[in-house]
Amino acid sequence: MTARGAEKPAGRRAGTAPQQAQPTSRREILDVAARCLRQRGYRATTLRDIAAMVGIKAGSVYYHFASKEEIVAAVMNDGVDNVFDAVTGALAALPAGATPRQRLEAAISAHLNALLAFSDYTSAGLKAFADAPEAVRQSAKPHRRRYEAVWMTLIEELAQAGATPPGVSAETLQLALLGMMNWSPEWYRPGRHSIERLAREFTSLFLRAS
Amino acid sequence: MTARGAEKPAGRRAGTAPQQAQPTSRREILDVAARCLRQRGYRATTLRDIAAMVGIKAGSVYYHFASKEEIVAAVMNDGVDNVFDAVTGALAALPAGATPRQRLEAAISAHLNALLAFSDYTSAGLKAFADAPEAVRQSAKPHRRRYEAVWMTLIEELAQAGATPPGVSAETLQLALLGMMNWSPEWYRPGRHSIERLAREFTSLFLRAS
DNA sequence: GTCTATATGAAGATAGAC
DNA sequence: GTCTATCTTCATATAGAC
Repeated sequence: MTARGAEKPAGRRAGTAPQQAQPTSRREILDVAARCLRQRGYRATTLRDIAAMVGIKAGSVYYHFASKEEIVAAVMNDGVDNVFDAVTGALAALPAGATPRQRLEAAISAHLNALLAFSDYTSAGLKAFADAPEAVRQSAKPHRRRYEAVWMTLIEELAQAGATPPGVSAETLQLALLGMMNWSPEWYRPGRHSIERLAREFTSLFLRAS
Repeated sequence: MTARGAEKPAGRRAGTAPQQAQPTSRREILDVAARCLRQRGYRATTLRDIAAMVGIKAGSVYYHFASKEEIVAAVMNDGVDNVFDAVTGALAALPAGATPRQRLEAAISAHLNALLAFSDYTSAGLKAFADAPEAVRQSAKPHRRRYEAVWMTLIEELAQAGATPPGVSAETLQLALLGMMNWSPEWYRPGRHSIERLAREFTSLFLRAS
């Protein structure tokens, strides 16, 4: 899995020079598309916009991709794989004897960071999914299922350790937790909220007093 | 505040008769627009679609409304006022000595019912808000603030009664709770989930063992 | 690889007849 | 109140020159 993220394309254009000479890469187009999709959603993101931001004309995009749907599907799927890597990586990096609280907080923190700070791809995928054509949504399904399984496994592990609140099913726990996090782009403001603090507080909600 | 909801327009067209004779009302157009906006979002909802579903031609819509934005703003604002009425009504209907759990569960239940079952307006407003033009979003602000204040008040009341989990600020509590609920249209399926059960389980997450 | 030019099809909105 | 007809704009996508 290669690098995917919110980083700007390599500094090909020196300073403010508006013209370019180097050829455009697929990744460069995807980076710009992810940023657009995140900000504006599926319908409001146009190939003209993307092309202009990359420094080429709209027609030239079709040298790299067969359709808008192909671009959106690539962004969405990279986005899900992105959080998947972030969350599984964070869990794997914990010491063997980590507490339920440490594991849940690490996973929540990784998810929030991908969504709110690191990856235009991840937030673009969330925002564009509902409006994307059926074919795009279908192609995203396996990626999403794989990611959801990570959370289901984690929650069941916590439940078996007796760490989750009583009277709430694992399924509801998962839906509530992901919903709480996935809605956060609607209200999160970088200067106003601290991701680490949010992760800590969100974690408290899903563990019985510990 | 007049009736607003997901009810189909009055049975003007007998049975399956495709044609109509009676004049179209503003409310009828808004009902159809709300349904469209809920299903397809702002950009994918066209005046042509709305007109066709109401039984008139696209141009005729402009007899009733000055623009698409005016329609969307009306739907969104009615939608917020809708949940506001539902939640404040549910709280007011409780007996004086209701417990924190009863009050929170009543509010959550009212919100979920508006969002998932009763009101196309409410869910349309949530779905279309992010993509709507700035002018529409601005007009929604006072309605949204008034509604959010209801939750802030309720949560602070619960916090003072010592019913909320320790170590989580009232602001985070509110953002987490509304996010959890507002994301539910993404996964809720009428046959598969029970709104009353969800309300009960969601409530448990936000109250310390009681 | 990128360009220009263009085909094709909507969309929102308006004018004026009925 | 609703229609038809149309203006204008902007979208995805294609063809072929450079």
